[in-house]
Amino acid sequence: MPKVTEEHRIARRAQIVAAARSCVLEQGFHKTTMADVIAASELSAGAVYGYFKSKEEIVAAIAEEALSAVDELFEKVLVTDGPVHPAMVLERVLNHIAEIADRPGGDVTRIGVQAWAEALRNPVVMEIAGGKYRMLRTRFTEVARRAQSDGTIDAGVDPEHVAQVLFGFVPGFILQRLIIGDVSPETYTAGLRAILR
Amino acid sequence: MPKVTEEHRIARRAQIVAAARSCVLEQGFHKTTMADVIAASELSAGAVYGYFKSKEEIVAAIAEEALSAVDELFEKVLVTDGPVHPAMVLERVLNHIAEIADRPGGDVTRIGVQAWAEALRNPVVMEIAGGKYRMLRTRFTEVARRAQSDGTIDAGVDPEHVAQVLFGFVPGFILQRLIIGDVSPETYTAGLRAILR
Amino acid sequence: MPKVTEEHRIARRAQIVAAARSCVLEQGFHKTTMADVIAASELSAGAVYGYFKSKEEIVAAIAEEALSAVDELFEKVLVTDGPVHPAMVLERVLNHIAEIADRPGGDVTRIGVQAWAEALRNPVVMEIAGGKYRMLRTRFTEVARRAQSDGTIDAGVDPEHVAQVLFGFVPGFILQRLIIGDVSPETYTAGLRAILR
Amino acid sequence: MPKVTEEHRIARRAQIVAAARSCVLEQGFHKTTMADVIAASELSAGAVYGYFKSKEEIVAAIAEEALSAVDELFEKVLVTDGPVHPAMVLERVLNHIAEIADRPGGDVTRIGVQAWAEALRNPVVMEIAGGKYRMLRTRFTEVARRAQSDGTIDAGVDPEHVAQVLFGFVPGFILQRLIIGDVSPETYTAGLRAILR
DNA sequence: AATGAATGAGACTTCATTCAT
DNA sequence: TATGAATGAAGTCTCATTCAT
Repeated sequence: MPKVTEEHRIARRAQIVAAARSCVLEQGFHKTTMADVIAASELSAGAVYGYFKSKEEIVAAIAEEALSAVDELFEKVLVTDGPVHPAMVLERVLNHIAEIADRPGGDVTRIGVQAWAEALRNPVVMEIAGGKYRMLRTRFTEVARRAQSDGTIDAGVDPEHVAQVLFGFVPGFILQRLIIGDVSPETYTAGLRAILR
Repeated sequence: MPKVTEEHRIARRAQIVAAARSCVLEQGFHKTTMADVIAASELSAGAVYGYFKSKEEIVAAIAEEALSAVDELFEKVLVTDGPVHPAMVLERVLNHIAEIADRPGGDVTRIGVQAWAEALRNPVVMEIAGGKYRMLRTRFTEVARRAQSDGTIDAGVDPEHVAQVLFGFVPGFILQRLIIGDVSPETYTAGLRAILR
Repeated sequence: MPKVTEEHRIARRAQIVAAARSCVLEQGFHKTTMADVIAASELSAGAVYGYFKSKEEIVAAIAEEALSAVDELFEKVLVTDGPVHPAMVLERVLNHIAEIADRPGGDVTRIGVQAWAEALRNPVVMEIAGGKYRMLRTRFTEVARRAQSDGTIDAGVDPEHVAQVLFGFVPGFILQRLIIGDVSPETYTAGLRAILR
Repeated sequence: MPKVTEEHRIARRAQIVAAARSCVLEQGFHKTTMADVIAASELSAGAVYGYFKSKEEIVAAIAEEALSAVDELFEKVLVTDGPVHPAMVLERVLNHIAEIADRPGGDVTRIGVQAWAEALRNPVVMEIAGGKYRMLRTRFTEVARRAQSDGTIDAGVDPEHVAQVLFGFVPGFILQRLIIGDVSPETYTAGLRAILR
């Protein structure tokens, strides 16, 4: 079946990444074997290696995909112009995270946590994670600036530092949700309202 | 001489865990081989297996050790009686994290992040992480209650929910420090002061 | 149009063999993959398999081509009638070998050495090599007979045995040229003149 | 079974090389698989890899062993002081080659031919082959000098060039013996006597 | 108790060949 | 006839663990 369209190639890659993702969700990056991925993808070993040069490349693709979930925060959540109260932004962010975590295909935040660990020993993944997170934090810097300009928060603080804290709520929420299990956007938002200005 | 022998056992275990920790810091849990650990520990394979039944047991020991770093937060940081402002508590917490991360023997927060990922697929590590973090969060609940009782924060919110948010600053700080690399207790504290009540 | 088609087939086979030869020159028969040959030939896998049933067939074709280089020795070098001094024959032979080794398309003697090794485990190649070399040696037997009949060499020795030695100069020259690298028709001929009757 | 003597290690390496050699004799370097070697050695995969880092290292060891067969020519055949007629030296050399080829353990000359081919694409083997053959040829240079000094051969020729020709008899003999199959030290020596001065 | 050579299942990857289009 | 994606057996090598000494 030669002369395959570009869409076909993209679909096959997606099929392999989806298979690998489901393995990684259960077993993590390192306990997932290529045999697992090959079986889950319902392709042959050779076919999989026709689309990815190595397991490492598949790992990077999964990590990138999972870390790219934050891109939606850009596009859908942090775009509003005009004055925005940080508490409202965070509420939307947490709701969005909870929503994508429940999407079919598996909880992408679990892959995200794997990617954090992988980044510490895999420069390719570190690059991806660093890039994505720096971009997301830039958006929070913007939020901080607006909140400073409309007087919601102290204008004398470097908005970068404010963004660090705002961004920091995201892993805090994700991790507790996965490891302690009792947080929800509602409980977290309640706590935030008690604490934030 | 059972006492001496028991001390000997403990010393040997510590020696093996220290060796394994240094491997895991560089390579992560899964890329670290028993041969690496054996070489770093300067013991024989047989000796190592005399103290640990399996690699999994060593992994659990390292994870426990790293996650137990939060115990110090209990003992040294969150013990003050009387009214305590959450911002001050968090400042002390972040300073403490930065301090233990710089101790000789390697950045324990890196092991912590590995342990988060490992917990997602290893019930033993999940148990350890869940236990440690639930205990730490209980302390934050106490802080929240005190802050509510002295009027610093809204008394109408469940202190558990406040504790979720307070606890959440910890992974937020750790992760940014390792992946983005530009946070410090000072910058984070500045951001906190701008945002917290 | 069967004539054209047949020419086409021959041209395509030559194209494939040329591509394969260039791969084998660099990597040897076994490290050369069909993918290498297919890429070098600028044809598709299916096309290559339309002209050769298997890699083994291509290997045999390359070996035959390389071993057939000795055919030229027949046609051009060992044809002279009348008395011929063995030293002169050998000089012409060595010059011819050095000349064909420098032809564009790659040193055919390198393929020859590969073919020697391949012959030891591949009956098809052994058959080709044995056939070619037996035929060449027959020509040397003829040279020996003539040299005996004109008194240049001892007539009491089996000319077959003389031919063994004369033929033996060829691999001796080829191998030293490739592995030690300092022989040339001139140096070798000088040595021959010192030694031969 | 720890704390093994150095002799034990040497014996194990020899056991593996012997196993590999017998595989290579039948199948050549490249068709021989590590599974073949492991089975023939009656060791486990891990044990074999404890003694050799890779298949390539085993190939090099076998090639070195086979090419080292020429060392015996040094020690036993080419050592005689005083005047030596080249024809007599060659006779001894050919007899020696025929003798070692018939030793139990397999015809070492077959491995030698494999090594020639391997040398053309494997720098490690090329190094070994080049080194051994240069050393052997040096000995033939010595023979040539002596033959020149006692007037057996023309003193006006560079003894290096004479040595090229003398050395060249060796691969000529080996190759015909393996590929045509009808040469023996006796027939070859007869041919030599007819031809040499 | 300690040693470290040995085990062997299983990991990742390659590659000659086929066949639907 | 040509294409080239797909196949899957088979290759090399690793590594957690054991056990004779």
